[in-house]
Amino acid sequence: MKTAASELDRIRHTASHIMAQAISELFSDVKLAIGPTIENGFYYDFDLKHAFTEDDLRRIEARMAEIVAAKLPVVQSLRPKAEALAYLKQLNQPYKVEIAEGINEDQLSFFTQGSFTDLCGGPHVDNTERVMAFKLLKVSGAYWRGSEKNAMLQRVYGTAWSTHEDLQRHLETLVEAEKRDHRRLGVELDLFHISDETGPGLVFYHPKGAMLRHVLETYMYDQQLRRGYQPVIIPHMARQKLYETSGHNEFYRDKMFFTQLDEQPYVIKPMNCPSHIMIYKSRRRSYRELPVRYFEFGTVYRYERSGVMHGLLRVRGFTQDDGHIFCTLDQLAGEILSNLQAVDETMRLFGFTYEVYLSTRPEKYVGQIENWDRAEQALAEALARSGTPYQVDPGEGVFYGPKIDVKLKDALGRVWQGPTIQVDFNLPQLFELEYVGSDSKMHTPVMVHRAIFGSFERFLGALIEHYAGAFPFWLAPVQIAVLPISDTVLGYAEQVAGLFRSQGYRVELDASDEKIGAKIRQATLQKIPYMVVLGKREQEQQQLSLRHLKEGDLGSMTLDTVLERFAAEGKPQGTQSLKGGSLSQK
RNA sequence: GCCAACGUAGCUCAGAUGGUAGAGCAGCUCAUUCGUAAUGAGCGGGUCGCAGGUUCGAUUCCUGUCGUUGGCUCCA
Repeated sequence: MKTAASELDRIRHTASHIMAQAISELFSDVKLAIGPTIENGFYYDFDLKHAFTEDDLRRIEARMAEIVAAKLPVVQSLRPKAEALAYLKQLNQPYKVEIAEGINEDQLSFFTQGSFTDLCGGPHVDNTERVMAFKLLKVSGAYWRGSEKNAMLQRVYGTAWSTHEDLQRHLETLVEAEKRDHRRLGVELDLFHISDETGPGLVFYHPKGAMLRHVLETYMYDQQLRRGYQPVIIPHMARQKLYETSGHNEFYRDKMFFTQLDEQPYVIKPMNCPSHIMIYKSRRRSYRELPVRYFEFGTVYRYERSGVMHGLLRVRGFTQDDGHIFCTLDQLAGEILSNLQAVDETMRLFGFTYEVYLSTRPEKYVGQIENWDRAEQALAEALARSGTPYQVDPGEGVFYGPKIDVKLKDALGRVWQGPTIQVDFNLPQLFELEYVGSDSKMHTPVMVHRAIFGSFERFLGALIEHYAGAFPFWLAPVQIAVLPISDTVLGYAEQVAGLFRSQGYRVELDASDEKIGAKIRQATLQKIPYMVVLGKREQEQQQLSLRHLKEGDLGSMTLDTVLERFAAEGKPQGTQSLKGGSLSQK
């Protein structure tokens, strides 16, 4: 049952035992829960009254260092289950007893180092001396067995490496990640803000953030049109009855915002699908017009518990690049497949690597199991046909259907669900959707819900971290900074800036009376891709001095040369729409 | 929602065993007109998250509350 663990995993696992030993020695009455290896480190969950402080972590580290220095051998032993249970009860370790009871083996495995013994399957390094490079990072709460109904334990996180150099490098990576944090860059680049004054989880896009979003919207709008989608627009609220029919009122109620109009109950839309369905339903449909594909950048509001909001990545109001397909069963696999391609095209454009998950039927669901099985099968088939590697996420589907999720990583490696493709046999039934088949009889269409970015908020947050705020030319909110060396060339600078603007580029002219070095620094900190430096020389020769954010000074050249260069970088790779010009500001 | 920490000027942070606060950057004004990552001088700016309590007096202590951060749980 054990998989081959890497040397590093063994070190980390032993580190967690050393920490448990140190804490057991320093604090009385500690109850041990679990202490596994995780990416880059380990944690261990403890139950004790005293709340760990920063100072405690340093003390624990010091004690751990002593255990390492003692060079204790780490020895495995097996005990018959009954004996093991008695032993753990005698140690007064209720969580360990519970774990042991759940293990279906005759013999239970223990590991001992010095005076410390822990129920554990291993594997470990053979001596505590091997755990030399470690650091305890943080303490947080965690429910026993991950359930809110259980006791809240204290989880201590640590990182451990083979060498001190590796540890050092990892700690530096963490510092670097902090600099890419989209919440920090959001302020530094003046992209957006979220304020408790106006409500947590509600985003205000500043001009540059709105421009970024505009470019993303333009790209996606074009992509959707290219893929045969039709735009639709729906109201932001609807009678509650709509959501009673859809099942949201029952299954999604704790996320919904309610209001009243004319003493009638209304709902602020938490999802766009019921309204898109109303458009489908607005008249009779023929099989000849299927698949019907609607899309909309639909803003939804969902209640998120106070502790879960996170910058742009988890908010209460967000806009999905939402689409709904109404099709026949025969068309289903093709529609899923083409959306997998859309996701791939989009992720490639931005250089995202991504992970794909197939999320299956959850505990709370609507509809018949046969439909669920068919839907899950259709998704798996499309994945197989596209050759996309994926993992199964059991029970993670939405209440109305299973889905394919694509997860993106933020600067710290935390994963966030972005693109999603969901099959739905249930809403068409609940809303009694129909189309006239070639047999002149009524049939029920299948629905696909899908979003390629997921939401603009989350995708933008991930993008900011991905590029560390230095967006590619076609995407950057300000593409060109025009920097006159002195007021004497201000006229020429205005002329050049105006020319770029008329070509559809997003330009900022720095007319301040700072020295050129300061202007360059300013534009650099704002991560503007190109700077155009203009002085007397350039004016006289009717040239531009071009500077690239990363490559530095590129020297003097003619306007045409510069325009050619901009044109080549001015549109996203791999798409024919979206000229630089179509993105222009007013 | 739960556990823990935190909340001082627009930003980053300092500070007083309780006697109503400072720095750098940013901003504004003036001087400077400058060649590839910071020109100089001056000025303005905070009811120290909010509400109670203790106290002669609280931003500092206590309680509550709102929010943030890191996790847990939950999800685009």
